[in-house]
Amino acid sequence: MFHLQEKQIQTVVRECVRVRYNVEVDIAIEQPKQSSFGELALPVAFQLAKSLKQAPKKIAADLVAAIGTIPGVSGLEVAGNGYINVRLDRSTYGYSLLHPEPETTAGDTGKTIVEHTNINPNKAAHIGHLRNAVLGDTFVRMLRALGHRVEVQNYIDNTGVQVADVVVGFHYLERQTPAQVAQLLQSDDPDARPFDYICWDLYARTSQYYKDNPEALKWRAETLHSIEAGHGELAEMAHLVADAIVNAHLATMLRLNIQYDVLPRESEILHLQFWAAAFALLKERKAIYFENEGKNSGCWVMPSSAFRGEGDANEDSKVIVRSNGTVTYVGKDIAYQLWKFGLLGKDFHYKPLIRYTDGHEVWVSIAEPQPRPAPEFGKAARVYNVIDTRQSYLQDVVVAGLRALGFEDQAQRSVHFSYEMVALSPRCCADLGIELSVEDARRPYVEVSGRKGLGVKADDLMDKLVESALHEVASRHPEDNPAAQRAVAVEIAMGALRYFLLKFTRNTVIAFDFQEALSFEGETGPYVQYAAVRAGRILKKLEERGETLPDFRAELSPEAIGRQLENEDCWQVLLAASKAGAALERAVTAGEPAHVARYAFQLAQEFSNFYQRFKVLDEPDRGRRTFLLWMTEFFALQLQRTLAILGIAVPAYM
RNA sequence: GCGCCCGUAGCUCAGUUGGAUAGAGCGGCUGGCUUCGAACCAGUAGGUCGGGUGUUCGAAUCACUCCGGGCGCACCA
Repeated sequence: MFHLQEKQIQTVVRECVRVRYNVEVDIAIEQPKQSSFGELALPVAFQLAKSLKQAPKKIAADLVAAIGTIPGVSGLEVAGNGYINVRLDRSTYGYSLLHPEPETTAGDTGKTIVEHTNINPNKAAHIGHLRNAVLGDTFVRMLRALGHRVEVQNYIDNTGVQVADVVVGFHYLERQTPAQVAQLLQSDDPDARPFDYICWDLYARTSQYYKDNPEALKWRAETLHSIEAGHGELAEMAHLVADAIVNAHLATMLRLNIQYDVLPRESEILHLQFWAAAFALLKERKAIYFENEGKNSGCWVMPSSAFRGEGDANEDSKVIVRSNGTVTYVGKDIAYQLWKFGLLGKDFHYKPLIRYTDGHEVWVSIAEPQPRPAPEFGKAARVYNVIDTRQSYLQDVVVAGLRALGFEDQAQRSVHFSYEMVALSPRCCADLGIELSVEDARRPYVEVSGRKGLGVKADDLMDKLVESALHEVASRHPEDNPAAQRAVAVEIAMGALRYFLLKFTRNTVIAFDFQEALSFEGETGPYVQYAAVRAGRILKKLEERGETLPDFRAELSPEAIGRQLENEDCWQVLLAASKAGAALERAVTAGEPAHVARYAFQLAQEFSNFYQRFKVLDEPDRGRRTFLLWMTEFFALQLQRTLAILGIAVPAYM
């Protein structure tokens, strides 16, 4: 495929430069501005111009003469003021696509852990959480497509302040017993408000209550204490709430086809003394010290020099253990990060939590040994933490912790896979009936706030998308049965949502807008799905006409392929489709799922154009028709592959 | 105050890590359905890449600076 051809050309040119000029240089390969310039462009002459003190144009000309011929390349030409443009031999290239060599899989480089989602289990998920999960899940799919071994973790903070606040709401504000809350969970009433929605409201109410009655904060302290001690009504309620919300989140994410391998929970980090082990290590290696003076007196702190860059005037150390002896979030996160690399000398116990319909099981951490043996979790070679950019500072501290402990390698392989937040556009707030302060109304966007209950719930958005898609499907295919219509609508809706969240690069703030998110036209998931569906339709229609797919390998000779590929439009579609692997590699290197999404869109565009131009099934020339059918099949395969990486389904029809 | 991110067409965004005449989608205007179904295609208008200085063969991209916007900088998570 394309990247193999690229590599071959790089090798030949690098060798030629080495022999001729005695210089080692990385050969950059670009896409020419215009397709008429050829398929690849080498700016190598520019790179060499300075050291050789020669005009780029001359170097390029000399190189072209020196290189001679490269397998699979029909011509090299000097263009502009020193580009070397490469034209591929279309016949050879096309033929190699029809007879692909088996992919060589890279050797096992160890396990990669990707941690994502990580929603506080105290309320329904919102669109910000969706961005996290979709980015994380897509990155996982990208890595797996390249043959990496990946473990997906979703960290559950089931003992934190946020859960405590909902418990406070149930216990003190609503006067509910654990039994009553449990009953709420078992309600069979389909019209009942979902539990995670109830908690969403209650959390906002409790937060407001604190604001109006600051003395109520003692309830929170009391609840946290009870949770930590592990017994009493409040602790019972906390587990009830957290477990139920975790289930709700898993269900929400499953709608988007997002699955996990293991859910490490904060409760086990506490009970299994993970922190104690990490604390001992940090003290022993002098990564933290006991502060005797100043505002942090009585705390164990990490010196600012460990995680601040030079030139950062902020001298504040980071508190790891509070003066009352309790550990901060960062401390626990250091312990967790150590465990991920197998550096803690401790492990969780595990039990299976749920089994997805495809048979895959999610495991959850638990304090006591279990009868059923679990797969091996943790002990990774690389770790990606998918967390929004607002937590960069804390992530830096965690990595600094590893480094201070002497785990330099692991520190380098701890990647904060950061992304910008999803905010609400002013118009979106208006749609939701949210009143903004004069100050907020002037802003380009407004931050989502769980505390204020300000946000778009993930399930609401998905429901809206499904309804909208269903409306379209029903109007286009009124004859089909409702269940099938809905199944297609769901696939379209989820495709639209995933694409919408992926098309922005990671450090772009998404100002969420219903009109854009609900669009099924233009650069959207459904557009891409539509192209895949149309390709499939052609092949299916062929069968309906009583024909079978030709044996392409038997019928298409290199000469025949070369002849057909003289057509520029055909060549461009085939070329674009053959770049799926190259696009994926580039996207993984850049750590940018958006690149895969954009590639899928470009490919779909190429095909839509092709579809309009060539009536494949009506093509009278037999040889040409066979060729067009092959192109259709090849395109369909590559797009399916790419959509699978994006987690987007190809519907049966549209 | 310090640190990080952003500023590209009316709007929302890309821009392969410094390369050729800066690209998409939406919106605007023109055309195209006799079912491989138009959730589509073709065409068109629209740009001082926030401003300035510099680095070099070459800058939207790098450096410095100014302007404008966002987010961090807790004994909260």
